[in-house]
Amino acid sequence: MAESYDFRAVERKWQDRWEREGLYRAREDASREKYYVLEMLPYPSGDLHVGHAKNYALGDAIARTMRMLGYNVVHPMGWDAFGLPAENAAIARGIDPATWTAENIRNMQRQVRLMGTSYDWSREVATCEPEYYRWNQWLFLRLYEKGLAYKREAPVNWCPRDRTVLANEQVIDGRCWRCDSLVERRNLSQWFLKITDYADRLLADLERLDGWPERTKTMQRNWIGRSEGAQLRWQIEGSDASFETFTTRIDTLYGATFVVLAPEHPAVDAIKTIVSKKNAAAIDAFALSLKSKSELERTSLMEKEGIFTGAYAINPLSHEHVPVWIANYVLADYGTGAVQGVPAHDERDFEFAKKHALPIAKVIVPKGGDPAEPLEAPYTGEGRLIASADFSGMASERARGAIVERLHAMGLGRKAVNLRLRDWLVSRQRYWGTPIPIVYCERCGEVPLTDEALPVLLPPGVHFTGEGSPLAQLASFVETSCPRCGGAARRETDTMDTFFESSWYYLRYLDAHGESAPWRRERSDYWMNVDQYIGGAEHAVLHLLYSRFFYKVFADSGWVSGSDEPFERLFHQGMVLYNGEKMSKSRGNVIGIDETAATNGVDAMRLFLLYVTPPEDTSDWTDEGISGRVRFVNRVWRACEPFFERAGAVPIRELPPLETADEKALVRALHVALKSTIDEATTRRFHFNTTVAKFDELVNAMTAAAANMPHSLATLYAAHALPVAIAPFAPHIAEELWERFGHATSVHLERYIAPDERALAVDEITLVVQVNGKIRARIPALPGISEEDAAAMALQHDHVRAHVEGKAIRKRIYVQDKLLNVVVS
RNA sequence: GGGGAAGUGGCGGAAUGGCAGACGCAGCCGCCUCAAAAGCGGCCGAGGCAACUCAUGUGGGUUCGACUCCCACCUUCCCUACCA
Repeated sequence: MAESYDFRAVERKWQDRWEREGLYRAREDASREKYYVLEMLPYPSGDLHVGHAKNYALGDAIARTMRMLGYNVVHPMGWDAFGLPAENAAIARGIDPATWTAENIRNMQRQVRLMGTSYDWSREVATCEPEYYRWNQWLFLRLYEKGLAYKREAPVNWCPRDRTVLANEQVIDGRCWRCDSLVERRNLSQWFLKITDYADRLLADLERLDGWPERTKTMQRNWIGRSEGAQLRWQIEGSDASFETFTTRIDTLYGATFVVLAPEHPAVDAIKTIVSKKNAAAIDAFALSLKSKSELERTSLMEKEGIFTGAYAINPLSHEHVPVWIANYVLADYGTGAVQGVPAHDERDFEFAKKHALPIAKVIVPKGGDPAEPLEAPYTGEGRLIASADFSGMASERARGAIVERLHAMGLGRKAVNLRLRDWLVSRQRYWGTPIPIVYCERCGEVPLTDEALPVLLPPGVHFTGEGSPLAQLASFVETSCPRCGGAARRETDTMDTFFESSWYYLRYLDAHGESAPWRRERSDYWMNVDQYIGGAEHAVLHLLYSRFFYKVFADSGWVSGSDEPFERLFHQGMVLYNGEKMSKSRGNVIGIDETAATNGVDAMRLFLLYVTPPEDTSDWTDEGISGRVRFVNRVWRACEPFFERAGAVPIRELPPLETADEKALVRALHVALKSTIDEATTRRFHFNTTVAKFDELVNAMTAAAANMPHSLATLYAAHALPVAIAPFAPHIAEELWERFGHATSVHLERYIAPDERALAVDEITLVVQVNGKIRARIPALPGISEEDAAAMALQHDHVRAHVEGKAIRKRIYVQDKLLNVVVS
């Protein structure tokens, strides 16, 4: 009696053996073409669910296919191990963050192995290990030397719950990206990385990233937010003080009827000294009312609130005196923190002017019709200028150039480029991160540590109260000596944003245990770039922008050669729902790796995740759906089982004799599946859902063959070839079948079987015959049939004749072996 | 407000200019069985006895031919937003 397939024992057996034999270890080999496939490094949060599994099933299928196609594949894995959850666990439950993190890593690593993934574990890194973060510190010092890391006081985002500052990229809708608290603005002295120096290149080089999704590139473009315009200086009437405005529409300057400053603008202090006590008090009250408001409340207020300061500013060209306002909608840290108000030509200015009864009808760029008519709505388009002194008559475009030129000659303005992108705030007032390698000396001030002093280790024995920066409270850490003068000094107690670590980890994988440098050039020269990067779209402006920035710095420094972009091709996988709902611990509907591996098996899980949708789409995990793949795995076993003793002798690198139609169809189904695997992997479409469907058809054919032609060489051939064909998707059953067929070496060391044109060819085609584009007949024919023969056959067909007879044939369209269209009238 | 993606059977989806609905799930029928499960085989968009007709969100267009390309609209999802 046949034994049934015991997936638990088989999966266990092969995972252990692969591990023992180091089957997936990658080594540099200049004679072979390399392929670097990488999935975004995970945060060790505790447990893997099928959402993670989808990502790894996809990456692993790609890695295994490319390996079997002969590429030297590197497929590493590691842990983004610093970060707040570990520290919050420490506060809540008194567990050492290092212990908590190590336990999670151990568990998740076990689960990743349980998936039967082909990672090279000799390259594993955890970013919280000193051997990793010392290079973080090393890189920080290099950035510091280049002037790309600097400390300055600035208004920053402060999360009151997490008690730390956040980068702009980590504030979502005015809320903390981790805990959802409303973010406050605080003036603090903080460390920044000068990503704005690279804004132009980060923007321009997006054009070259052909292998990136368009939407991701668009998001980066919008995030960088480069706009070209002009900056000009306004003198405040009755004061020495002045301020600058930025505008993209300098052509409408003659239409300015007011100007607006941000309440925090430095010029507001000067204004308070020249206006009445009453006005000054009102300014203070208005500023205070905003200060107590969160960023979200302030920016999502659709009402434009503002007050007149009592002061006037002088339009540098028209010399008109216009009132100076302060308002909530002008942001201190965008542009110059001051704007010109041109109600006739700007939606927002129009709305503000209407609300506060400011003059509106100052049309500079008429839309057409009578410019004297009262304005219903602002005209924001371009046109020919009026009422603009000697610029009148010019088109908007030309006027912008001419006006900037005039202002420049007067020393009051210039062309300017404004960015939305801010420098990257990288310091955090938390413990579980890389200490910043800087000390503060009473005599020398801010002093970087020397390379020999690295790593600055995170001290153990810290007391977590949730109050204040933990490192700052530890005197033994803080008190040190100055590397320059030897005098007393205090250490920087901030740690780095964890995005610092993840901006270069893909390089550390290539030299994971190197002790002389973060990575050696000869390693990166061989392996970089990442050929295929796979991860969620939520990192579009965080990790993916920071990594590009770092890599450009590395390229400029000569630490890597070739391209200055790290990720050749990028793929965003979709998320996984359960019965149409988002999985979450609170809902209690999380499908964990452990439970599904135990009940369904890992091969079935991997197949299902690839099969249910194209990988970029959202997939829905259902119990019925997974049971379909469990059935499939069992059918694969049953289709091969009768041939364990016999199939191993039939060669799989040459076609068997194909005598009957069934034999041809069976072998063809195999080669169609082989071709699909290779096509999806190498065209980088990764729609393995269609590939798995081809395997369904193959196994259907094999099931019939096992019953109807158990002695055919074609049947034995297909059975013997199946484990090789399916190895990238169901690695365990593939390996077990391969062994049962009598092989002593791993199926995963086999070359993939090349699809054979003779096997793919068909003996008979169905010729579709259309008359005027409507299908009138389907005629069986021989492949390669000529147009003349096809037409002759078609016209013999009753249905075709009925539609053609008595009409003139105007045209014939013939698609070889597919279709004939007869056009009549 | 701006940007992006997508709309195909009961469901997930396939077809990217040439036979719409591959493959799976669910459902129905049969075989096997004392019976059930499993397994195996068959049916499975709508209308029609049928030959056939209709059908890929809506309306137009391009084409011999459109799920596929173009334009407009509707709907859904995602991202982003007082950006000067």
